Amino acid sequence: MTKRYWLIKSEPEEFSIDALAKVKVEPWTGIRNYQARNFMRDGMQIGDGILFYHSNCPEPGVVGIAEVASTTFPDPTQFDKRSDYYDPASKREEPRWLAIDVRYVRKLVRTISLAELKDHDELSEFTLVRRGNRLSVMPVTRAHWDFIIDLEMQ
DNA sequence: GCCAACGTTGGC
DNA sequence: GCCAACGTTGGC
Repeated sequence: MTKRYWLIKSEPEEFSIDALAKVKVEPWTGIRNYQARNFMRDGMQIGDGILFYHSNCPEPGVVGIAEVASTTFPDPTQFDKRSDYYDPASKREEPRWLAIDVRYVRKLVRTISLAELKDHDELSEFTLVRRGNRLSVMPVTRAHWDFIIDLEMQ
């Protein structure tokens, strides 16, 4: 099975790369977008690479590397009335929302900012930098993955 | 805090 | 099924 690559967004005030480094494995819950869910369900395989992206913060950008640590399972927060992610329309027999486990791999030696990513023509087709993109889980091509990782040491 | 871009909801 | 209204995301 060929390894695939992904990018997931997280608001560092909610859950940062440092928080992931501390817990090592985190259930990635609260995804409430069908396209993002389908990427997790139909695309993600254990061991796939993940670019960990900080959004909604002073310097949005890629800050670390993680990996897919489980296949999808029903997101428990959809059934939790006290959760912000509670979905009264979702039934236990037929869960609408799914989660995966994300495992920490390493922090990048520096943040590769969104502004920097936008500067490179090689990444012009990358979903993240396309106008209007709001996906919190998206696929990354091998070529884009390699290019971004190479930027780290420049 | 503003607001563009999108997704979702619900009336019809 | 259409589409206006509304809510959310997330950069700036």
